[in-house]
Amino acid sequence: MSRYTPAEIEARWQDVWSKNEVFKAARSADKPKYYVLEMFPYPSGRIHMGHVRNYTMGDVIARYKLATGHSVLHPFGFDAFGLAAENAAMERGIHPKDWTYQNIDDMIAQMKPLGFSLDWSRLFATCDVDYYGQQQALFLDMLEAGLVYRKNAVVNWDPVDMTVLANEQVEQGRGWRSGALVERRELTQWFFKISDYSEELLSALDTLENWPAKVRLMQENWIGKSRGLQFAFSTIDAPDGHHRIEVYTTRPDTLMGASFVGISPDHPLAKVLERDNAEVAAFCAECRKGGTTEEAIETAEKLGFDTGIRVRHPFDTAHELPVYIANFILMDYGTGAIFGCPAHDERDFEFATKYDLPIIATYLPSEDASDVLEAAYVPAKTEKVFYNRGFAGEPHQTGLEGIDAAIDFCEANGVGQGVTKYRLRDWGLSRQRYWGCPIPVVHCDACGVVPEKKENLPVELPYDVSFDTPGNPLDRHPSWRDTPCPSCGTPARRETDTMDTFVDSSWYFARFTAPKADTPTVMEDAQYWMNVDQYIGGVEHAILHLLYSRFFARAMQITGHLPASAVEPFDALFTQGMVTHEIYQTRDANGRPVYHLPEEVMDGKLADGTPVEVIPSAKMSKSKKNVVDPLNIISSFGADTARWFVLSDSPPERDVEWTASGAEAAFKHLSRVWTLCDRIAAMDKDAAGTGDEDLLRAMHVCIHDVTMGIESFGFNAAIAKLYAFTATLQKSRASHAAQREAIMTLAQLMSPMTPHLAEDIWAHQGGEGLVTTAPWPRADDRMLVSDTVTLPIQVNGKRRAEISVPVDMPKEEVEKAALADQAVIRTLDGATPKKIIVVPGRIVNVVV
RNA sequence: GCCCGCGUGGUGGAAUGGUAGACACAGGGGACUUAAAAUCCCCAGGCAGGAAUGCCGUGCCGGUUCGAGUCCGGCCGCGGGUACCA
Repeated sequence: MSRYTPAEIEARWQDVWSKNEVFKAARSADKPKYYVLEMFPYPSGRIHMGHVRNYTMGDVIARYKLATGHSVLHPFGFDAFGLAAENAAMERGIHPKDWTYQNIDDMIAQMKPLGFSLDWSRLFATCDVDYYGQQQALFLDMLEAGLVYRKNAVVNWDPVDMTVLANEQVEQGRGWRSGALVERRELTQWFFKISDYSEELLSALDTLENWPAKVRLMQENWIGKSRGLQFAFSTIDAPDGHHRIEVYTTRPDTLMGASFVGISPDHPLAKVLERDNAEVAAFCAECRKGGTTEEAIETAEKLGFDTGIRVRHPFDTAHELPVYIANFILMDYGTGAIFGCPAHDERDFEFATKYDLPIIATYLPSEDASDVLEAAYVPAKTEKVFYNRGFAGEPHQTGLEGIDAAIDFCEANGVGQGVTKYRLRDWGLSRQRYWGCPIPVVHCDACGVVPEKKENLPVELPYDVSFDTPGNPLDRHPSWRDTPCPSCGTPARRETDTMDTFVDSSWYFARFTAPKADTPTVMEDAQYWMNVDQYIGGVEHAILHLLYSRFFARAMQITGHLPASAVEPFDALFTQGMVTHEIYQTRDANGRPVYHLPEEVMDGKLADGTPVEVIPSAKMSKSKKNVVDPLNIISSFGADTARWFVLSDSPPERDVEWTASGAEAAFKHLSRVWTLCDRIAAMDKDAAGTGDEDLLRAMHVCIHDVTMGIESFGFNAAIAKLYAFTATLQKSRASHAAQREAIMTLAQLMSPMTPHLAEDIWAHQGGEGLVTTAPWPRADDRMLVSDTVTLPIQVNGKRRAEISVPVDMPKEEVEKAALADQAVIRTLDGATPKKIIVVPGRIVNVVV
C-alpha cells in the first residue's frame, strides 16, 4: 500500500493545471460567467493563515462554479502602496519600491503551493506604473466631471518631526517617533465628492440582498441620514459679521430646554475671537491638542470656554443663552454649532454640570414625574412622553411626533427650516507621502491648479528619494517637482500629495476585467465580467473600503469606465472571521511580557523548562508571536491539509482557532481517504457485495448536503458531512462498482477543498480528464427520501419519548401513536391532553 | 464615547422557532504489537444512580410561545469599525 505524500502529489497537479491553463479566465458565449474575488492582500512579505483561509474560501466557490459549468474569473493582486513600505525605508534603509516588490515575489512564491485556482496571468500590484497611471487618468476624468475638489481639512501634525502623521502613528496624543504632543492643523487637501451620493448610497443598500445585514446596517449608520431643524440664534455683543449663529439640531422639540450654545473651536466665530483674545487663543490651542480621530475627540474630557457672547432664545427673546466654545463639537458635521439641552443629552448634561448651567426638562416620563433630573433623560424616540415644556403638537406624544411637530411649528413661525443632513463627509484623498499614486495636477502661479495632460501620464514616482529626514520626499525633490505648466508652459510645481490607498482598492476589481488595457477599463470586458458575483473579505472593511468602492463604481459609470449595471459592483458579499491562536507568554526581569512562537513551546514549557502562560486565542499577530507560518504547515502536511483544516473547524464568518492537533487530524483524515482509495482500487472488480443501495443512498445524501453547504458558505458543515460519508464508505461491504462510484464522487465533492488529493484519487480510479473540470455530481432526489421517520414526543415541551412512523402517516394517526407510547402514558399519569401539536416530520408536543 | 457583531461540553463547533451538543480535537478504555509508533473499535455535558432513569444545562436577568441556543427588552464580557493601518 502506498503512502499519502502531498509534497509530490501537489506539485504534480499544480503543474498539470498550469500547463492546461485550466484557470485562465476567458469570455465565453455559451457559459454563464462567475466572478469570485477575495479582498487582495497588502504585501507584508509573508502570507499568514488569514490569507490561507480567505483564499481557500474563494477557491472553494471558484472551483465549484467551474465544475458547475461557469466561465470563472478568479484573479489575484496586491494592494501595494502604503505606510509600511516607508517605515521599512526609514527603519532599514530599503527603498519602498524594492521592499514592496521583494515582498510581492516572496508572497507569490508562498501562495503558489496552495494550489488556488487563480488566473495568474491577470496579476498586478497597485504600485505598478501601469495601474496607477490608469488611476491618474481616472482621477482626471473625475476632476473634469466635478467629482473632485480642494478644501481645508485637519491633519495630525507632529511639531517636532514637522510632518503629518497617520492616526495609527499617534499614540495617546503623541507622535510615535518624536513623542511630541500632536496638534490638529489645517491643510488644503483634495476631496472626492462622495457626500453628493449620500442618499443614493443609502437607498441602494436595499438592493444589496446578498450582503450581510450587519454590513448594510453599519453603512446606513455611517451615512447617518437625519432630519432636523436648522435655524439661527441672534447674538448680543458679537463681532461684526456674526450677528447670527446658525445651528442644526435633530431634537428641535427640546428647544425650550436649551441652556447654552456651543460652537466648534474651528467655527468662524471662534477664529475671529481667537485673533483678538489671547485667552480664547489659548483655549482653542488646547482643544487642538491630540489626534483627529472621532474616538479621541469623543472620549476627551469635555471642555468649554464662555465667550461672553449671548444669544436670544428664538421664542423668548428675553431669555439669553451663553455661547461656549466646546471641544466636542465637530466643524465637519452640521453647522459646527449646536444648542445644548442638558436634560436630554448625556454630553450636554455632563457639560452643564461642569459649568453650572441650568438643566431644564422639556419632557418627562409622565405628568406627575419630577422635572429635577439626576441624569439626562434620554428615552427612545418611539416612546410616548409628556411634554412639560412642549410648544408644538400634543402634550403626550412620542419623540418622533414631537420633532415633526416642532419642525412644522418653527417653519410656520419663521424660525429656520426642516433640513435633511448626512453624517457622511467628503473623502479626503490627499496624503503627504511618497509611496502612493501621485495626484496628476500642477500648481502654476499664473493658471492656478492645472490638471496634467493625459498624454503626459503616467506621472511616475521618482526612484531617487531618501527617507533620512521626516516628511514627504517628493516635496524636496526639485527635479521631479519642477515641471512646466501643462496650460501655459511656464515653470510650475507638481502636486506633491499622493492618493489615499483606499483609492487604489476602490477600483481594482474593475481593472481585473482588463488588467493590461491602456485605458482604466475596457467596456466590453467590464460588461461581460462585472459584477463581482461573490466578494470575500474581512468585516473590518465593512464601511470604508466597501463604501468607497460603491462610490467609485458610480464615479466610473459617470466617467464612462463602467456600465450602469455595475454601479453596485459586488452582488454578494461574505465577511469571514479571523484565524486565531493561543498566545504563549513569559515575563522578563522587569515583569514585562515576552512572547514566544508556538514552535518554541512544548507541553507548556520552553526548551529550557521555563513554564509558559497560555493566553486564550487572539488574532494572529507578529507582535504577539502567536503566528503559524503556512509554509511550515505545507511542508509538514501539504496544502490540502491546511485548506481542509481552515475550512473544517469553524463557520467561515467566525474566527477559527489554529491548533496543531487539529491540523494533524486533518492530515490523518486525508491519509485515510487516500488509503481507502487504494483499497478500493485493489478490490476484485467482479466480486459481489452487500449494501450497494445503502451506500449509494448515503452518497446522494452527501452530494446534496455538500452542495447545499458550499452554496450557503457552510463549509464546516459540508466537511462534517464528508467525514460522515467517508466513515460510511470505509465500513461498506458494497460491490466494487458501487464503492468505486462512491470514492469518485467523494473525490469530486472534496475537490474544491482538497483539489490535489481529489485529482489523484480521480486519476487512480481511472476517471476521465481532470476532476477539476468534471461536471459536478447531481443528487438524485429519489435517493434522498426514506419511508420512515423518527419523531420525538414532548410532553409540555420536554422530550419524553420517540416513535418511528411512516413519513406519510396522517396527523390523527401520529397523535394516536404518540399517546400509545409507554413512556408518554407513564409521564401523563392519567392526565388528559388539552392539545396535541403535530409538526409533520419534525415533532409531536402533548400539552396537558 | 458612538456604531456593528459575538458569547453553547475540557476545546473548536452543530442545530429552517421543533430530540441541544452533529462532526472534529484533547481525554479515558480496549484490540493489534515482544514493545513503541501507526492503525482500528468503544466511552464521553454536569449532578445523582449499578442500571433503567431523573433533575439541571446554550454569558446573566426578564418576556413572547404548545415549544426559545434561535425571537423581544435590559445587563455583563469579548471582538471589529470610528473617516491618514489596510
